[in-house]
Amino acid sequence: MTDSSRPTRTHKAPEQRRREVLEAAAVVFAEVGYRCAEMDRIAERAGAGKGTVYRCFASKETLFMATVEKALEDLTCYVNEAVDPLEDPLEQLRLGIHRYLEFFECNPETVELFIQERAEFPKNGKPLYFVYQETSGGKWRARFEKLIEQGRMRPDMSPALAQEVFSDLLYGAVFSQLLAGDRESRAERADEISELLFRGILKPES
Amino acid sequence: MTDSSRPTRTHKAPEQRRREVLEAAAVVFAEVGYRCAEMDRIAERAGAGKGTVYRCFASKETLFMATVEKALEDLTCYVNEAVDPLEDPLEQLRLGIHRYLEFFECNPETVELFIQERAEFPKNGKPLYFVYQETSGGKWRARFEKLIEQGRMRPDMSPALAQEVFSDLLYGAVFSQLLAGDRESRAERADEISELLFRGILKPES
DNA sequence: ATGATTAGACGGACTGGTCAGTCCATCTTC
DNA sequence: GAAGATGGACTGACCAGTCCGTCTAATCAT
Repeated sequence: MTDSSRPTRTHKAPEQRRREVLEAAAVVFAEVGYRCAEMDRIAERAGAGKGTVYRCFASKETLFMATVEKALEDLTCYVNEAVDPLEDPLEQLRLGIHRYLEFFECNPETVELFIQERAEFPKNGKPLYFVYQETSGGKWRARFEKLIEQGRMRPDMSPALAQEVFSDLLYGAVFSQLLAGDRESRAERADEISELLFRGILKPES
Repeated sequence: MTDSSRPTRTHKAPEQRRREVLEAAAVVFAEVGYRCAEMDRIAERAGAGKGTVYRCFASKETLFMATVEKALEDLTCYVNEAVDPLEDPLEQLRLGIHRYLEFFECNPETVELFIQERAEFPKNGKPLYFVYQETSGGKWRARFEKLIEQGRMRPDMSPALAQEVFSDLLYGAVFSQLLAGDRESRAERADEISELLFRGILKPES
């Protein structure tokens, strides 16, 4: 028996173990997808045994959902911490778009997790992404309404529809960018995208 | 042995068999996802034995990709047959949006197939949806360029970006509608969505 | 028209490999 | 020395793909 054959065991604080496993899981799930992600591999990457992983998370599914939830918290936080302090709703929209696109460009593996969630658990009801979206939906809706009150937005335009179009576009953009693979950065063109949504593609009526 | 225990065997034309298997596969794949779709179940639904299924398609993956390709052909056809005859590029855009949304509303299982494709075969390179999109991309780009030539579209707006925004939005809308589950029909509001993209949400500059 | 013959279509029992989750001997830490 | 954390060998379920005995139907001989 050489030293190398004796793995070093260490007792760690439960929260730290949990964090390490979660981190390893996020990487492996994003890399090879839910099905092909072997618990052995996650354990190995986390520097732990399989038994340890199962003491932190009851099942593969539980572990996976925890990684998705973590990613959503990070996203929400990244957008809100920049947007909430602003006053002007139009600027909030513009920056919100920018931040959202930027987040996914910095964390492309997050998109992978969202795809995996829906693909593997269609029976779980609404994917967590949409649960979170619903939570913050009201706040965004209010911003559109404020624009109308201020007389800056066309009153014939429904705030609800506008909000949906904005969020659909962002969702689609993020997926397209990752999946189509060969497109240029959307985040860098966030302002042009905002401009399109604010003013449209056509010349103002003559 | 009663009659019911003796399954009726019939020799069918290879193309018909293929079609029947493909149809059964589309249903089962969309219903339970790629992984959980058992070849036995697809065979049963197609009214055939597993051996027969494997004579039509070399592997589960081959069969699955064939169902995705079929769905994409149907989509492309549904949009183009309505749009191509039109002359006015703006009307082409408007109707294209409508048709696209309508197709997915009538065939929601198609979305499921696209999700599954990407989730299960991230290593296959670009998902077929984006391969198809690239094929028809040029045609749409040309329509935006024509709008500029005609002096109807803002010349500072890049046709390439406009095209991407349109397709990202549609992609996102279709996914959101299916996955969020509780939203009203997007297809019915296609004209409002077009209006938003054409004119923007803001009042024309005073 | 009718029966004999046979290529090859057909179905489904079976096999082999793959992992999620369990379990316990071992090691750490107090 | 005891409590309980740890890791990894092991088990049982699952299912894609194979393989072969059975059955269909087309062809041909009469």
